[in-house]
Order: sequence, then structure tokens, then C-alpha cells
Amino acid sequence: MDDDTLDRPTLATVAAAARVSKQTVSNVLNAPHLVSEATLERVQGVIDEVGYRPLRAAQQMRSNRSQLIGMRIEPVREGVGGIVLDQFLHALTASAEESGHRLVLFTAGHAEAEVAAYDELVASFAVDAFVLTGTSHGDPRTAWLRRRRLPVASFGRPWDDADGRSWVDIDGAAGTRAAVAHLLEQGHTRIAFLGWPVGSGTGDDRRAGWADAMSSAGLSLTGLDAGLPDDPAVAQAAALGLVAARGVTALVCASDSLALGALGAVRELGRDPGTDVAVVGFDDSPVAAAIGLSSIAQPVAAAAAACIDLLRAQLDPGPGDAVTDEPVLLAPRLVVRASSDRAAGRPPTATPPVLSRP
Amino acid sequence: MDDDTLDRPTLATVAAAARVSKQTVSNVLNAPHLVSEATLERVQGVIDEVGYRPLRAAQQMRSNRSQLIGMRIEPVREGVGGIVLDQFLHALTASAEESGHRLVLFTAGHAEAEVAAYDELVASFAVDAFVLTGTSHGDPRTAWLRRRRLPVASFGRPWDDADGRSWVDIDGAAGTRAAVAHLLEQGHTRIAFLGWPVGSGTGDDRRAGWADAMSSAGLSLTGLDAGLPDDPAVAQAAALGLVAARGVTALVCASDSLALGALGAVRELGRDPGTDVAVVGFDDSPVAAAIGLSSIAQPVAAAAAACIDLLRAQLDPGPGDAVTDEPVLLAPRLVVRASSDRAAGRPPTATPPVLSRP
DNA sequence: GCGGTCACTTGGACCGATCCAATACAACCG
DNA sequence: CGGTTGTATTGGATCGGTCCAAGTGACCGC
Repeated sequence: MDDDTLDRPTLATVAAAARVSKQTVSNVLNAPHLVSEATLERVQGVIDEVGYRPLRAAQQMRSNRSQLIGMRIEPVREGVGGIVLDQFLHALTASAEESGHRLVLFTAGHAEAEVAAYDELVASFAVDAFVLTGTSHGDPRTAWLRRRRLPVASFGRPWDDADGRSWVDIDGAAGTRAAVAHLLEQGHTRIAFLGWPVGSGTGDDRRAGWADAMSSAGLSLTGLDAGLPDDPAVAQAAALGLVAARGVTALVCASDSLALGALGAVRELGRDPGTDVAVVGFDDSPVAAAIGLSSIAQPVAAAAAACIDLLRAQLDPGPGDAVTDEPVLLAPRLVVRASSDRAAGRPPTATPPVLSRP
Repeated sequence: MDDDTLDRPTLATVAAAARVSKQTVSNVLNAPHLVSEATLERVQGVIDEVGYRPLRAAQQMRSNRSQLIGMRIEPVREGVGGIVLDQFLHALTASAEESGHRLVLFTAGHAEAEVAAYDELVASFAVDAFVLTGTSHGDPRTAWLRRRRLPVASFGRPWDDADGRSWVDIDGAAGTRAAVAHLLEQGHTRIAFLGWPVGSGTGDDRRAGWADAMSSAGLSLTGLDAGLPDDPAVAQAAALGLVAARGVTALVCASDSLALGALGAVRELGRDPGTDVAVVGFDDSPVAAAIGLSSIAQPVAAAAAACIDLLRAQLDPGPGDAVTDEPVLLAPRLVVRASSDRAAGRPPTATPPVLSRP
């Protein structure tokens, strides 16, 4: 047995071993219908035997396809918020792999630097496509990419219509609507919303769902809506006021961080979370699972798969794919835990507390 | 002005515009000392003007360097535990970029599939190196990679000595020692350890630090050591016993999940966390920051940089780099928050509770 | 003035795949 | 039986860089 570990087999190697030309080997892999049954089998046998795999770089030189998808990740991590993006990244890797692609990561401090990074990746690496996250109003990135006609899919709506229709997002409004419905069912009527200041697309979306469901139930919204930074301590103070002064018995929150603060307020008032005052978070981060907080889970795996589908449609616009180049809006799923479940009663083992330090 | 947006400039394009040969342009970029001042400037000018960048795929064909580093990420996410790895991933992307490399992600269900993925990456993408995480006893991956003489760095000790010395890890024992020291300073003497069952390298390491510091202080370990699955509910029950029945006033935990459970037990007993009973977690996950839990932070950025250094030394073994091919053990940092700080007193706003559902 | 060194520059082969045009050979048809 | 089709296979050019060996002057010392 010769040591085949030294240098990798090439088309020429395989061709020689199978006594055919390089081109025929190439055809076996890329256009099998052009090859006769007999040679097909023989060549395939040699390929398997020597473990031949075409070198992507060589293919890329002629085909201009790298099979790589670029994605930017944040250089630093913000608290709990980044977790959903990380989950998305994991799912995206898996989805990309299913369609023969791989993810390449890069960082960029600010939007300007990110465009420079795109430039470099497109020019030198020839990344085939990009997945964007955290798109915002007037995003310079989408404009740049669009100008170059590069395949793009974004996770999160580009809140400007001009930024194209190639996006996948979670229907935040549907999530908070479901939360309100669940709380109404539990007998609550004074249901407040703890969200971010008006202006962030995502936050406004989630607020809208709450407002919508409340109005539909004939309930007033007055004084039940808070716009806060994504900080548990701030949320705790705000929730304190809502529960103590305004008779609120349930809080729908735009994030698990805010919900964490809300739980703190409930505890501080000596009420029992879940039984007396219900709290629902958003994102279903590991924290929520760990402390028994009801939360709205984003279907990140489905979102990732949808992103890849969008990219595929742009990469090779086949007849069947033309239709799929449409925005995708996915419904989140409410995960009910002890923090909003009266039926569960007071859980026997409970209550790690949360402290905050001035 | 001709439209240079249509096809990207190549070496030949630049060479023609600067009236030199392709090779000279190549030298300008790769061996500037061979080029005269005058032509250097002129060629550089053209390069900047047309925005030329070498195509990585073409470079790779001759140099056999892809500038890509492969890293596997878990297909599914386990609770809070995976967060450190995600943070590491972010830091690694940044570090890799500084040395001109990029990260390629891939997934693999089980170890066997992972080796197959390595095979594919090495053969077709020509990944230059790999970063491993979560290495374990008798890991088939390290053996395979070692056999191929592929540059590898692992984050986390390969607990078999045979698996090489190219690793970076956090000194868990130093972390728990620091936690014990901090708790002794706060006046605690009944300090328990909430960890995982004996057998996991990481867990045993963290336990050893606690045991070591306790012994050094002349304190007994008997009955103060618990080995549990990484689940807050289980930890809560265990902590309950330790505090109520054994007079424990401080708990050092092998993870933030366990610490979360411990805090629950403290609350359940009506004691005040931080003042009456102190709790210290491990990993400093966002949860810890959010709820005011003291925790031991892993220096992931430093670990990532060290991994890249190890890889660089293996990729081009220069004379200066030979020394750096040594294991790296980094000291973690204790972050003190309200859950273990008597001086902080009872925080005014506090206590989101943690519920668990049967 | 002539060989030799040095600094700079160049042409051409080459990496490993794909694309295109050309060929060999059989079958089929009028 | 010549001509047309169609199938199976092949050779050679090509993508855009890097490596290697060779070439061109200028300058220097003897």
C-alpha cells in the first residue's frame, strides 16, 4: 500500500488511475449523463477508493463560486441580547451546510468598516453571498450590497422598504399578542408592556402586538406602556411603579432582561410571581429556562433555513426558485413557565433571588 | 472614464497600467525590498487607484494556503454553558482577522462525523488549521489531526497528555481558589462547593482549587462537596441541604447554572443572599451580570489570542516562534457582585425571583 | 578594459479545476 | 454506400496568481 496521505489526489491522478481523460472524470462529477454506464462506474470507483475531492479554490477560479457565505459578528458582546444571534449563527451554519455552503465570519467595528470588510471579502475571497443581522433604518450596508447586486439575506427586517425584500424576520407582534391572549385566559386584565423607547423597529413591533391584543379585548392602554433601556435594574423600578401604583397584575416584556427586572419588582413587593403577578419575557434565552420565566421563543432554526433559501434563490435563479424570493415572517412560540402560570400553583422548590448592586 | 466596476482588476491589469511585468506587481505586494523606490511608488499608486486585491483562490493554488481556520460549532445549544464558547468564537474571529485569517464554521453531530467534516474541509477547502473546543479523554479528533500534521490549537485542555501541547485553557483551580480567598476575607468559614460529578476534567479542576484553598486555610472539606448535573433545580435542592443542615454560609459553584440554584435555596430559606449566605458562580455569563451574581470570568479574548498565536507558530515555524509552541494557562478573574459582598449591604432594589416548575 | 557582483526586472511554467471545440465511432436513413 | 445524427471521449486553452531561472544594466576593482 503506497502512502496516499502525502499529497491529495487530483483530477489528473484519478484520470490516470481510471485510464480516462481529466475531462471525463470532471464529467462523472458534474455531468454524469454524458458518461457511459461502464466508465461512470469505473471512475466513480477510483474516486471513492482514493478519496478524491475537487479543490474548491481551483473550481472557483473558473466558476467564480466559492461556496462561502459571509457573516459579520459583533466584536464585543452585549448582555443577554446577543444570545439569539448566536443561536441563529449555529442554526445558520447547519442550514448552510445542507446546501453545500460554509459560513465565513468577519468583524467590523462600525458600519463604515463593515462595508470595507465586504469590499475585501468580495474582491479577494469572492464570498458568494452575505447574511446580515441587525439591520436598521438607512443602513449603509444594504445599499452598498444592493448596488453590487450581491446575494443578500437579512435576519431582521430592513426597516426601509427600499432596502429590498430579501429578509426573514420573527413576527414580534404575533408573539406579544399570544402573550396577552395567554394572560387574558389566566384572568388578567391589567396587563402592562415593558419595552424599549419608541423608534427601534423591533421594539415597536413587539409593542404593537400588545397594544393590538389589548384593544381587541376592549382594554385600555393608558399608563400601561413603558419605554426603557434594556436593563433589569431600570425595568425593576418601572415595574414597581406599575404594579404598586397602577394595579397591574401582568407584564409583557420586550426582552428577558426587562422581564428579569419585572420579576425583581414582584418579589420586592412580596407578591408571588406566577400566581399574583404574571411576567412574560421575550427571546426565551437560557436565563428564562433556568429561572422558570415564561418567554416568547424565536424559531431561529426556521429563520436560518429561510435565509439560506433566499440566498439559494438569488445564487442560481432557477424557474422554481423565482417565487421564493419573498420576505419571510415567522411566528414565534410562547413558552409558558411558572412565572405566568396560575395552574402550576406555587412551585415547591423555587426562588433564587436576583440582586443588583448600586 | 471606463467602467471599472464590471470586472475586477487582476495582476495583469495593474501591470499593464503601471508598465511593468506581473511579477513586479507581485513583488510590490509580497517582497517590496526587491523593488526600486520609484517603481514601488508608481505601482502602489495604480493598485490603490484601481482598488486591486489579489484573489485568494488564485494565491491558494500555488501557495497551498487558504488563510482559513476551521472551527466546529455545536449543532444544538445547551443552556447557559454554551455562552462562553460563543464569546470565545467572537473573540477568535477578531484575533484571527488580525493575523490575516478568517474562520470557517462547520457542524458535526458526533465525533465520527466531525472527522469526516475535517476530511472534507482539508481536502476541498484546504483549511490551514483547526481550533478545537470541548476536548475530552481519548478524543478521536486530536489523534486524526495529529496524524495529518495539521496545525491545531484547542481551547480547553486535551486531558490526555498524548494529545499534544498545543492548547490554551483557563486555570479553573485558580478561579475557585480566588473565590474561596474572597469568601474567607468576608468572614466565611463554612464554604461548600457545588460542582459536577467527578470525572469531567474541567469540573475536577475547579473543585481542586476550592479544596486546595480550604485545606490551606486549615478548614475541613467533609460534607461540603456536591457533585451534580448542571441544573439549577437540582442545585437548589442540594444547596438547601448544605445551608440548612450543615451550616454552610457560602457556596462556590462550578457554573452559573448551579449558582442560580444555590441562590434559589438561600431565598427559599429566607436568608439574604450576599449578607447571610454568599454565592459565587463560574463563567460570568450575562445572567450573572443581570442578577448581581458574583462569578469567575474567563478571559476569553486572551484565550482566543493565545490560540491564534499557537496556530501561527505552527503555520510558519520561524526562529522566534519556536518557544511559543507551549501550552497556555490563563488566570480567570473574580467579579464580585452583590451575591457575595457584605460591604455592599442589602441592595435597595433587588430580587427578581427564580421559579422552577415541577 | 574586462570579469564579477549587485540591484532590479522579466518571461514562462505551473497549481487544479472547468469550458469549449474537436474527434472517434456507432447507428440510422434514404 | 455516402451523409447525417448522436453519443462518448478527448486535448488544449484558461482562470489569476506565485515560483524559478534567467536577463539587463550599472558599478566596481584590478
